[in-house]
Amino acid sequence: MFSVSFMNIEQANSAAEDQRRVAIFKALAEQNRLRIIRVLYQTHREMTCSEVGAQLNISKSTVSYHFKALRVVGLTNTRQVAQTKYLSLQLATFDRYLPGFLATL
Amino acid sequence: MFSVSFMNIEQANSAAEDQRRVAIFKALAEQNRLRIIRVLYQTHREMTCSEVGAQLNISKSTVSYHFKALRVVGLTNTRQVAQTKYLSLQLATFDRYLPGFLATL
DNA sequence: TTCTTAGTTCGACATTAATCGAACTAATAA
DNA sequence: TTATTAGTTCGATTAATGTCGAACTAAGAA
Repeated sequence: MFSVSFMNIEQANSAAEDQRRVAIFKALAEQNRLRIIRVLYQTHREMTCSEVGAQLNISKSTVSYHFKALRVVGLTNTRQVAQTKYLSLQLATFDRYLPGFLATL
Repeated sequence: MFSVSFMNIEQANSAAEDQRRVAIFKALAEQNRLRIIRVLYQTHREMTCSEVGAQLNISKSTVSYHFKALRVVGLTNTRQVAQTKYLSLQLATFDRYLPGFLATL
């Protein structure tokens, strides 16, 4: 029966996993954050809030907001040197939830 | 200089492509739509609004809203038989923008 | 024709998200 | 010490999103 197979599938994927997927998609569903991800991937460079703010022409509070959005869902890492924070990609998260995605950028 | 490499990358990815990516992520960044995608993928079956509404326990107007959201960004196909519309995955879109994603479900 | 079934569209409402400036902390430089 | 630089947090505002029920269209059944 259809309802049976549907239930099995729902059970096989925990609600927690699903929430994680939705959170990751939400994080990527925004133009500026997507640009940040692409630059991090294509330049093989870390970035700071100041750099991003200057390039994307958005206020530093907004950049900080986007950096946090990417970090809390595990898409990026933060390395701090004094008061400067360097952002880089957390490749393990991409590999697990979006394998092959970065290469499409 | 950093700004130069950044600009080149921005140019290499058209604004249209980026908007498409954002639209696709937005479509997937919702619990019920993600469930619909998973069921379509794992059952290798088409689905109707009625079926989805019954299984996910949401109103038919909401189901219709989600079906449209998936269709307009090209994640799904619709095959109509009389007044019934059958939804299926448009695999080409996944292959191009999210290769490997479906297999993680 | 009348009734049912499958979806769509239209307000309306509540929730979330993006953005900014201002005020803040903390580290470094002058 | 004072000034500068890098980020964060806090309202506030505006825009977008998810949800529903009600009214609608269109196809088939009785």
